[in-house]
Amino acid sequence: MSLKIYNTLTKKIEKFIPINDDQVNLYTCGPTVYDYAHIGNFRTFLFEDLLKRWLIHLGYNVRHIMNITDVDDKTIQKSIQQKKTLFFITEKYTKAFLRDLSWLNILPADHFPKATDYIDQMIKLIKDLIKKDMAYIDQGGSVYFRIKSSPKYGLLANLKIENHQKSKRVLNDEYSKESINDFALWKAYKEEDGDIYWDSPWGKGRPGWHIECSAMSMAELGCHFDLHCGGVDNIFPHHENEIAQSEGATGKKFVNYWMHSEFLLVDGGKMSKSIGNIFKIKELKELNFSAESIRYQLLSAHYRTKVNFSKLKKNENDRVVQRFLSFYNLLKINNADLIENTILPDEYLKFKEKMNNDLDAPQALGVFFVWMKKTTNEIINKKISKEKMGSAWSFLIVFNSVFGFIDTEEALIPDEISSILKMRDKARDEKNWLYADILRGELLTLGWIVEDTEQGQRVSKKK
RNA sequence: GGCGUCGUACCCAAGUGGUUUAAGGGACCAGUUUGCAAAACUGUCAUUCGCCGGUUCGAAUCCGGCCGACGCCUCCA
Repeated sequence: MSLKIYNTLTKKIEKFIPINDDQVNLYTCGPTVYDYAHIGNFRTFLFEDLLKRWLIHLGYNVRHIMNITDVDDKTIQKSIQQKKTLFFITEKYTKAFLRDLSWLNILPADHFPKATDYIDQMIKLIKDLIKKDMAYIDQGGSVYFRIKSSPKYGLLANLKIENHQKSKRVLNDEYSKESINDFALWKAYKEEDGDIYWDSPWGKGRPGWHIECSAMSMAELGCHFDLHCGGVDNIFPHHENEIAQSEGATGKKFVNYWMHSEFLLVDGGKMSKSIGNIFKIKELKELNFSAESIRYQLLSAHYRTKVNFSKLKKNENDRVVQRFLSFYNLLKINNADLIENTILPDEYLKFKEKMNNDLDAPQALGVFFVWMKKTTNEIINKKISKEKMGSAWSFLIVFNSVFGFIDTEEALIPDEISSILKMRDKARDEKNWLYADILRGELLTLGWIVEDTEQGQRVSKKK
């Protein structure tokens, strides 16, 4: 019972076999730091998080690299527009990105290399490609990759370059390239670039976007590694070009498995600035979305299907997250966490089977819901053994280590709140229901929800 | 023009030709519980899978056609 994943390269579900035993080298395309990342970006990052967490659960030792693209057309444009240095812009958005990742409870990569720290490696790669006649320098000092030299080009994206529709933009771009499909490895300095340039054997300029990922991934993970992920829109041209230039330069196979997550739609359509449906984490926080609720909404669909994000789904997701939390609390109240039992219930095997089948989260969640309901029933009817209680706790912990739907951190109760709680407890003892209800209302206006349980009052922060 | 995806209940969403007379979640409604709530639990909720044909003993699943939605085809996760 081992992990099987869909490989974009072969278009098949394949058994996942790492190059070195239990070591998995994973590269995920990170953000271009010219703006705050939006919910669509995070769909991909959450998929990658689920993959990584599942690999870790299976016992693999995962080395995860996520790059930060801190020099490209958009970052330069932004820095000129805002009259700030490139570094100022990229630092600002890199920090914001890392904050958002952490808020969403996405496990951080082992390393977040910045493109500008790997210019030497990029130059080296380009030199190798020129030496092999797979790249050429134009009159302006830009370097292009010669697609003709890469017979396998188009395999990942399943595209034949002869069939490319010639868009206006492409034609405009076609200044001194041998073929319109050739892509830039190095872009010669232009007036507009201001003081943003690096020296190279071909004159000053800056790297193309695709070579950045090749250089960083190979520098950190070696020329040949296990997994490379991104969104479907990265398949072409970005990943196709990475393969061409990396395999061209090294003469070796670049990556064994390519995985891509589908797009996120917002209210049934593509995100676009004109519709104004691009949500940033900050805005979602203002709408009172919790990280768990967003995780559930984006992870409960299979990663290779389009998932629809909607503000209207918030209540539904909050409710599900609440159910998980209630179950967690139910087990805790029954001291399940104190029972030493690491044996997992039979349902775990089914859950594992589903997850091992190309991360079939919807099916796995179905299994979990059925088990959760059954177990809750057994607990409230007191028909559960101590061993089973312990194994329920173990399964729940495994589940949460993979999905992260339960916020296990107890909110700190301020003194003001706990003194109201004490008063309410007294009122309830005296059966002064009117006063108890007034206090409950008061707590709610202060943002705390109080519930009366068999074990007494339980407060939680309103989300 | 080329390549590809999808259409399953009020909504979301699994379904890998026969242990599926279609998982799971949400909403609704009814009930249990509760001082009242909340939460939780129980029950109800698609004879049917966009439409029409075909293959098969058997199709949501395979094939063909049609209708509808969508993605990629040079820098957007």
